[in-house]
Amino acid sequence: MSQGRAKLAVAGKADQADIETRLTDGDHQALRLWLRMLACTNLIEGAVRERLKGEFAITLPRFDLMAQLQRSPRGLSMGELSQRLMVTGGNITGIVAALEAEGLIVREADSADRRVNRVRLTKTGRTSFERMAQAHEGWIIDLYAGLSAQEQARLSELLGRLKKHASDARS
Amino acid sequence: MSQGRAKLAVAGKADQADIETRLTDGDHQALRLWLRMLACTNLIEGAVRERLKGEFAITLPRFDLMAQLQRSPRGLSMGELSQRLMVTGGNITGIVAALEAEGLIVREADSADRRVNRVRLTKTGRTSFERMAQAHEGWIIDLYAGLSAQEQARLSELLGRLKKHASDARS
DNA sequence: GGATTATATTTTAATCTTAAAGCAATCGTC
DNA sequence: GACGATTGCTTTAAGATTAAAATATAATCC
Repeated sequence: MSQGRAKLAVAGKADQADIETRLTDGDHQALRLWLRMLACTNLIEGAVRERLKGEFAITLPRFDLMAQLQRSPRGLSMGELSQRLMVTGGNITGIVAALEAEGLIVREADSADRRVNRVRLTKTGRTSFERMAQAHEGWIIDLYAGLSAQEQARLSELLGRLKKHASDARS
Repeated sequence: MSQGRAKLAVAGKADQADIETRLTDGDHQALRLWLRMLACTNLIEGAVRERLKGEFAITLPRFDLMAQLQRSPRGLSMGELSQRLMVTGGNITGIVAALEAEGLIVREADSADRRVNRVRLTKTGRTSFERMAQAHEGWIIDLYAGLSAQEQARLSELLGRLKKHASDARS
């Protein structure tokens, strides 16, 4: 992966000095890879966040939560949302409260287990989400368009293996 | 990657229902890939954050900032830190303040431009960081050990191209 | 030189995030 | 049924993050 860290004083205009460009030759391959992966994810996530806010006045966490609900028309409990969004429970409490206040979701007690709060999209929420999701998918497709379908598949496969291993290694 | 979303009620014990398992067949390849990438990054980031906190009582953002400083012994301005960590300036202000309060870094006015705050590690900070960095690199190597060196190189290359394209696409 | 513009940083308000502690309801076992 | 453990959720405190406004300094342009 071409280290080519040009020393030229000019350095063009962009001068994109991100986390990655600061790596030392001594750094291990895995560390370099990790920093690149992080930079990549942050870049895409930032773009998505920015556009969601600009075009739909919604935050990424709220969008993500709505996405989970749309995929489960029967509704989800707070705990299921926590698992699927991979965040802690306390976090879900706040996001659900915000979305409920906006009328995009409703929260109702489970009849069988009174500890459980079941959450689902309102009609407004579903309509609203569908519009956003379409735009969102377009952005992602564009952002990934630098890789062919085959390369995307390869990337997905490598990440799948990485995820599996790291998940196991996390004890 | 086998969509195999088993409908069995048993589902084993782990039941690891993360963001990825909820994908619908209709979702586009790029969207699936993005969610997998995000899950992967969050997984590793979470592991690192947890261990930094557990073993060294430091947060990931503070560690990252110190890492940048170590790579620039001459010090960095707030703006340079902002660029390299890919976060907004206001954020840097807070993290620098915290690290300064802990005596790990110092902030001094630039003699040539009084707007500029130049930040660098203290001796304590450098010593402390070196110890943490060593452990950190070990964790990363372990977390990525599921992929061979060759696969890591391939992954890095694909991510590099993705990063390049997405970076351009972000306008 | 003085006005304007640009740059570097901080502040502010809003949101998100986590870990840990607390509360409420249920389950398991006797 | 009653006790203890577990589960589901919320609250709290600390920190991170952003965008936007504010502040201070520097550079540019007549």
